[in-house]
Amino acid sequence: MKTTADLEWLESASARDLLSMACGHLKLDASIVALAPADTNALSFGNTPHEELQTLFAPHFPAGTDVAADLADEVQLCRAFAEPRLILGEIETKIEGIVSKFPTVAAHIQVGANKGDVLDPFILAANFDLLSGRNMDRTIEMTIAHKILMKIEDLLGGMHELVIGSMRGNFRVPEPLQTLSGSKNVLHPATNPFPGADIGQVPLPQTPNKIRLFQCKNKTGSAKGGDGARLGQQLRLLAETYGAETFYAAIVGNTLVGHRSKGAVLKASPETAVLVGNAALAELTRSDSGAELLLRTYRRAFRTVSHKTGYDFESVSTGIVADFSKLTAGGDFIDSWLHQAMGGPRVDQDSRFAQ
DNA sequence: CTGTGCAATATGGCTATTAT
DNA sequence: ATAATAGCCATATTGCACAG
Repeated sequence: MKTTADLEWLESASARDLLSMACGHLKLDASIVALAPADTNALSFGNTPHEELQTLFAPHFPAGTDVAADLADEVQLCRAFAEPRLILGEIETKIEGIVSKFPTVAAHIQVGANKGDVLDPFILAANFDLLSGRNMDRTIEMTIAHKILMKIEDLLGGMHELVIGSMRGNFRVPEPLQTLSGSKNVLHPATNPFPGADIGQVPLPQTPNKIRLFQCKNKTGSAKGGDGARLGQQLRLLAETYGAETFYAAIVGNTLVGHRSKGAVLKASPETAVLVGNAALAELTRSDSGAELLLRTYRRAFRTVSHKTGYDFESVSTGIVADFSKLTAGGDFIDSWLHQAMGGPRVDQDSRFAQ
């Protein structure tokens, strides 16, 4: 299995091998490689905090350049991914996809992709009076920002899965494509082997028969209602079926206090480890610098995509304000939107009239 | 006995992806 | 195109433990 090989390389290679790989990617002189300690392996060198790596490299590059920082980035990236360029490209594509769906005209905030999701005129009114100092431009800017941030929330959940699932030794559990057995929740050896898991890890040399399976959430409050019980049952089934070690991990957060589904998961699956924050990332990334690594990866991608797409929030919101002004034609824009948001032909609004 | 804080459970309002 | 499923956050409600 490829993921096994990725991990084994890291454990058998030396610190200098890893640094050599990073220098190769950045086309830096190979003489730098001697900076890495001779007696350290690639895994622990790659787990060195960014700050420390940068300090190690800095004296050997011209002051005032970013080379030392970039090299530190690259070492951490090579530690995490067998093919960092490939994964960075995938992340950028994903971000670009979301940015391309950011609102650019009024219609994009007035109604969502689902025709039923209309901009709420009552929230608009609250925004106007309570948040925006009765200023229409600010009200609309807030509305746009809210829409965008919701899209970003969604993006990040998916990116954590993509990025962590692509790290050395990890694999992603794809959404089952065909549900022969009727539901995505039902275990099926061929079509849906790991229901309830997002990410898996190949067995470690220390525990050769233990596959490790993770359900990943963004925060501890992400799962709602009956999710916890369902996920717990699924995790327990995975443990029973494969002898798997199971984890219920939330990426963001610093305490289990306030966890909304820990109890339900543990009740259904007492052997599952419930983790949050660095504790979760330590298991998922096998590194103490997991959070730093994620941030490093994302920031690089955000910056690249920002330059590439040139989405300009200021000018978009100016344009959308103009669209609203046109619609309003001098009247009260919230009143005007109220009618737009609620009015329509009876056949569209009353099931008794619908054809 | 009452007030307080916590955890668990629900509800409501969104978007994205896949199956039908 | 629509339904089902899954992901997200904010907030309300309820039961329980504990302090006063």
